[in-house]
Amino acid sequence: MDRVAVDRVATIRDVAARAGVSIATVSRVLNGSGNATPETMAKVRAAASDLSFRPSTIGRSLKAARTRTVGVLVPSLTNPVFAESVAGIQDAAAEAGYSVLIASTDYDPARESRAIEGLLSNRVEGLVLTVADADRSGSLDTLDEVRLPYVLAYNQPERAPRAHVSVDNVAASRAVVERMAALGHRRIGMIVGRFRQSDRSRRRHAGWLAALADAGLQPGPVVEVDFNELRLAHRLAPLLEGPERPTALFASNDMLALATIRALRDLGLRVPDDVSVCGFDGIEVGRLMAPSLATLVQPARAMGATAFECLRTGFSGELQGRAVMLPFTLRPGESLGAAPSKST
Amino acid sequence: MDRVAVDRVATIRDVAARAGVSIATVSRVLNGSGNATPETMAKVRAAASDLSFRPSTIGRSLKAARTRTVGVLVPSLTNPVFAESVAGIQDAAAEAGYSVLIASTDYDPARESRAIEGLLSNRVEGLVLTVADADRSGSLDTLDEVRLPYVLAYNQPERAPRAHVSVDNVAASRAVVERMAALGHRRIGMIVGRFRQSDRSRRRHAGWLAALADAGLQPGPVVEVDFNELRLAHRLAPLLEGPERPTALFASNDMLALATIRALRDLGLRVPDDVSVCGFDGIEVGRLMAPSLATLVQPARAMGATAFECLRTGFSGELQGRAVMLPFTLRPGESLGAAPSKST
DNA sequence: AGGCCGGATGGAAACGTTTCCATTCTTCAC
DNA sequence: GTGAAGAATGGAAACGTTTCCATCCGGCCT
Repeated sequence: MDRVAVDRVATIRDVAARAGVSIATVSRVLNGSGNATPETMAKVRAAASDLSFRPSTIGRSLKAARTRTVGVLVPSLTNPVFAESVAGIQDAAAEAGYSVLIASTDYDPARESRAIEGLLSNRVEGLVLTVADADRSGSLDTLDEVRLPYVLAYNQPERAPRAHVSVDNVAASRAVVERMAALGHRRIGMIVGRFRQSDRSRRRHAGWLAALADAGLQPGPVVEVDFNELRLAHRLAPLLEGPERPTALFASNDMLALATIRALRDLGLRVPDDVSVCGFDGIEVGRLMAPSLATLVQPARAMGATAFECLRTGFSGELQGRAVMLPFTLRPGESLGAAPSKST
Repeated sequence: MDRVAVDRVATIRDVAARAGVSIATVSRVLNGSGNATPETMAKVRAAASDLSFRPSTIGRSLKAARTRTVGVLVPSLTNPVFAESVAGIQDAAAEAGYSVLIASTDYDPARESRAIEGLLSNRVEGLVLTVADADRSGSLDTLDEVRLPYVLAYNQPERAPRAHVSVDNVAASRAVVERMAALGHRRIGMIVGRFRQSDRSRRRHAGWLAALADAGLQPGPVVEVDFNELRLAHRLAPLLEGPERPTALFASNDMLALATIRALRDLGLRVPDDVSVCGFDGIEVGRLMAPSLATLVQPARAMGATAFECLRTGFSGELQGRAVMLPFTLRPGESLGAAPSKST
């Protein structure tokens, strides 16, 4: 950043000098703490406004040991589901007078811990974050060590008692599978993001398995893919050959669902006539495409806002491990139709 | 945020005490400035690590009058094109050891100025931002007044000499129209975001007009819509009636293009057989949908990264008003095809 | 041997706030 | 008229760093 001769920003001392009072008085007037003569108040306010004085939060933070800043850590900003939850956090934070320091990791553990270090150095008061695996995460261990409040978003730890806001991924997955079964599908496959990189993937897969069992169905094929792998045709081709191919595919998130639909089309299959597809997340663009994407909707914006609110109201300090489950809904869409009648 | 009894974080004084040296020495060792005996260095490092000491950036900032923080202001995080540029900024910033403070405005001027105030109070060293209208913006005036370096992203001011990184919107628009004309389209309409809310809209519209004139074509209908208006059928219906309806529609951004395609389908028209559609931005999901979206691709990630780099290397201080134009490309897609032969 | 140089280290100031405490002044009750 | 209460205000410390300056020391040159 350039260090050109910028006229130094006004400090509280400048205001005090101009108003002819002490800095203590300026502080009191501007913060509305303590009393002051109407004339004094007027003088101070005038001086502050003349100099367009903006109290330095860094001076303030140093004294008060409170930064009014939260950190946000997401795997990726380009996945709409994260972008939207960040938007939710941002809204809630702005509302509450908090600033938001952001970092993204690109699913890279090294970047993740560097980012955490940075946020820690910046003395954020708390963190809203989404990690790969909430049950074993070096970053979360670090946060536990330093006792910094945090709330997970999307993550749903299985064992570790960590505060989080999410949907019930297992139940949500079941809802999808039940819907598919109700539509006559008997061979239901799943496209999942790498299990190692996502506890969500695992839970959603578990729900899929459980619902299939309940319905008396054999699990269809499972394809595990990388999160930024968007060309899936060659991965899907093998399992779509022959008469026994699945009639429905459940993708563990919407980006994968879109990629899946794309791949199916590339392979000459029609959606939903030949194969139905349902996603998970409820990203907005899903409504716009053709066929529109059937998906399990998580309230992403509310997820972010709620997570921030939890942080702010401090539940994560004493109430370690509390969880908030948000409601999900199944959004119908053209990509999910009845099973082809010819197949059995 | 809760104020539970968190064991106070270690300060440089704690480290100094544990290492049996002065705080000056600790600072020097940890920053690699000044000399020190190997033993001293070892002692200090050990103490720092034992206490997991993380220097407070706020103490540091106060002293150094440098925060190593940049602010980012975007209209919306949920528009992928902004999310991606933020990702670019974030990457470049992390690389350079900068933190990123984020704010979004939802196209609301009041929120915008509040956000700017907040960033100013946080003493960001500079700002990367996208505003509604770069030629008249209260927020930018404020920044000019306080002489805070900033670089606009996406904005392309027409008169005001403000530093910015963008594509040549007019030329880009022309490229789209020329392509449409080459495909035989003669009646080309445009769907634009509110002119008041976007200088991009205006420039792209201008390019469209100019290219049509050059091609000897009459301008088709123009529909101005709100940015978060995603149900467009009722807006588009009027201009699609009769034999004189446009055979191609150019949307001033990809979200609008998707909404347009959706609306056309809802109105019973096929894309591209009846009407072709081309967007502007190059968002990633466009490749995944069916039909895949033809669009004018801006290098969003590079836009963000470049803007940050400009800021960092300080060009915006002395070189007020410098502009960087990034290259654009036309990404073909199934949504843009040849004009229907029956129409003339 | 004495003076000097330079390396290692510590003391203290400064950055911009908030806030405790002390001081001055007004006002009111007796 | 005196004392006390309370309002208005200022002085100064504290927060966690960095960095200037001073001090101390050993060793080298002459």
